[in-house]
Amino acid sequence: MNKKNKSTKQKEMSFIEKARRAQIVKCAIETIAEVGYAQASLGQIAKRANISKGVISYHFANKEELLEQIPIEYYLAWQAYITPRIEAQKSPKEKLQVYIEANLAFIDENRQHVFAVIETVSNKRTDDGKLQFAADHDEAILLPIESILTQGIQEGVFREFTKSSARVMALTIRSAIDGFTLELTRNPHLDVQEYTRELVTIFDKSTKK
Amino acid sequence: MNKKNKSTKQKEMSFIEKARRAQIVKCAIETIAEVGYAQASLGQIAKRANISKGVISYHFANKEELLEQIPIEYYLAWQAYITPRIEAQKSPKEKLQVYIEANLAFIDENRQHVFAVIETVSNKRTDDGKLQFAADHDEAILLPIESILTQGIQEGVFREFTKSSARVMALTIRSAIDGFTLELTRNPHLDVQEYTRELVTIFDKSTKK
DNA sequence: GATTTTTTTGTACATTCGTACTAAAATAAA
DNA sequence: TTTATTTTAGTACGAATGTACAAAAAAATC
Repeated sequence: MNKKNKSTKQKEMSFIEKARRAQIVKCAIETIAEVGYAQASLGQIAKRANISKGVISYHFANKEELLEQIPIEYYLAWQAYITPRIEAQKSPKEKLQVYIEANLAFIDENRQHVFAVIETVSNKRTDDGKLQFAADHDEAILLPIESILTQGIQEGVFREFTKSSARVMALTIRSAIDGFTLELTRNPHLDVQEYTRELVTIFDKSTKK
Repeated sequence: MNKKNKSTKQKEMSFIEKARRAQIVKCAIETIAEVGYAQASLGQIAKRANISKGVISYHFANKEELLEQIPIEYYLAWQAYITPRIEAQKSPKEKLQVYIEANLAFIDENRQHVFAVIETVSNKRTDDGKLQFAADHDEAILLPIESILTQGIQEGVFREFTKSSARVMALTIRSAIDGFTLELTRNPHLDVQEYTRELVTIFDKSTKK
């Protein structure tokens, strides 16, 4: 089988192969979320899946291709969840509120996957030592916030921002959501509803005129 | 030499030994900041320090003892920098502003060390897979924010908070500062002054009545 | 100046990991 | 049923790493 085709022409993947790959990715997510990026070896992942290490090598070109799936799948699911919910709102204020609510709900419902993404994105590096995903990942995730802010500024419902102060605002909202995720790892019994309510309040107050 | 004494009775450390340890820690910080936690081997660190790998083993019981110094030293320097600046302010509003300003300035002036701390704290795990530093590190760093908030609430200059909504506020302020650090890794030419001004504005608006 | 202690170098070893590879097993095709 | 293909298990190998260790070098002490 041509490994290259696997990542590019997914139509050629059989049902059983997709299932195996999905199972392996799922176990990789669980393993990374539990023991961390550095300790998540192919052996560990195979063990959790009750398969031989060789099976992973058969279905994925290498460890890198496997780990890449984690943020890729997450981002697709995240976008599918968030985008329609924002678009269902008219006013920027409501959009911002829904953005926060939807993100926290999504994170809450996909804890392991989020933890694994954080581990992967913040550790996976290219050969020259630079973080591989950090840049595009964060920019892509920042975009919807920035467009909500832009809309709100234009409509005059948000206070005035310069281009770069709007960016700080967007980064801060994003950081607050990431901070929620980290707090969730430390305190799994967190009251998510209350946290959500308070975040919405904070950023409503900090964006309004 | 009794290695245990090194970490407990520092009085017995000679000048030359303290200098060596400081040099090695400095190189460990540089290495981790540059290539990341996972790639920062003792060999890499020794190479950067132009010493043999064995020297590190001689001055530190093991890799763990070396890596521990990074957050420990950072936290001490952070506290020495931040605390007096906050205490010099009277009102909670000014304290919060100075807290943000001082943190961003300190991070800006100690970029490599901060990056290394983030790498270490978010990767170093105990044998059972749990993050080693995350808990105490974050709690300790959260304390001053929470006490500023408490004071501001009591004095009536901040809006009303429940105990847990005040905690969300504190976590969000902390997350915003961490987010600034991450943005600094991605964009080293960031306008720190402007970022600082905007963060102060955001959290002034979100805490006031 | 001789001796002891401290410090450094360099090597060796055990372990872990990703990957390659072979043979067996399972499944599909004929 | 026989043959071909796909999938799996298990092993082996090279590379990298933390640690231990022995011998040399440097510094301190007498």
